[in-house]
Amino acid sequence: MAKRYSDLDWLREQGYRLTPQRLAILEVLKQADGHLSPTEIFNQVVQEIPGLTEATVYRTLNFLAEQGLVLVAHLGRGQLVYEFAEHDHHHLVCRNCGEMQEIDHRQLKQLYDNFLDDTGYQINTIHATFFGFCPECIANNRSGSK
Amino acid sequence: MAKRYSDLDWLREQGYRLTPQRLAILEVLKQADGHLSPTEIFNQVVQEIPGLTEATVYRTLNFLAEQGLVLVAHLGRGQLVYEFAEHDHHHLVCRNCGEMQEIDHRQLKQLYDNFLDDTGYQINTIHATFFGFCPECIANNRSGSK
DNA sequence: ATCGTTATTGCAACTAGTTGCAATAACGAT
DNA sequence: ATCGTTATTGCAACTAGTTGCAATAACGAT
Repeated sequence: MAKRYSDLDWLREQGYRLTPQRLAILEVLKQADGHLSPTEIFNQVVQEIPGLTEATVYRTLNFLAEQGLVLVAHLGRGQLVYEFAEHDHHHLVCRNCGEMQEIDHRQLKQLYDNFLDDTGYQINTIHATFFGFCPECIANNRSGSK
Repeated sequence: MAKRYSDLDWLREQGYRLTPQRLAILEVLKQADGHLSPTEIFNQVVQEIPGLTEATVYRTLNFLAEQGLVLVAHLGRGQLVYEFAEHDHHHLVCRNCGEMQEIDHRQLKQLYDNFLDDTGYQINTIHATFFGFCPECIANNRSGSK
């Protein structure tokens, strides 16, 4: 049976190159347990690759996101954050307290299927952020104190 | 019966102030038929309000988005764009050709209800962008020319 | 109509992110 | 192991977006 290519082999096959910069950035994201901002990533990776520039970090993050190895999220407050694309999931962010909760990809699967039926579009991103109010903030608000 | 407040009256009641800057920015977004970038907005509004600064535009857009009068979208390519919150809708963007399609809010309604059941979160944003491949690009790719 | 409170603005200095271009270095072919 | 092609990097100059602070001006109260 044919050997299953790793993402990295696949990239090389597409003509992209596996530079130390790219590998190191990906590694940092893999180790991290949550989202990292470009600056946080730069600060970590520059320790291993002293010549690294921020331009390269931004370019690499865009590249990795386009290739699907990394997920981008816009968790309010403007800035984008990045995360290793380990398992498909999304975020629910409370507009009030900032509390965040992960939601499983399967909950969106159904929706994607609907899109496919209705429009012919085949969705493959995989990382959405929804804003709303968490149960606690709803409760506090409803009690109407003051 | 009680008079129904407009969004603007409501803002004033919250202690926010209706400055000419805010009104003009909102007006430009209302007139525009699609998404505008902060810079596009600035260029239009500065004509009416010569002293206007870009800082004010960014602050106002954040403010209007938080208040729900304006929708923010992240249509790939990093930059955020803004749009008057006229009707709830979302976007489907083709990763390949950039083609864009609106999808009605009601398609997501069901999903929001599920979130509420499962997590207690009450979703209220209302503007998501999904990335995938449009029917045409899927067809072209599948034909395997080349 | 005037006044006081204080949210909002403009300013200026900053941080975040992008881009064109020449130099570098992956990587397939020899 | 060496070479050539060309994707990627670093550099530097840029554009985009943010923030603290003093001055301004909305707006409710008189």
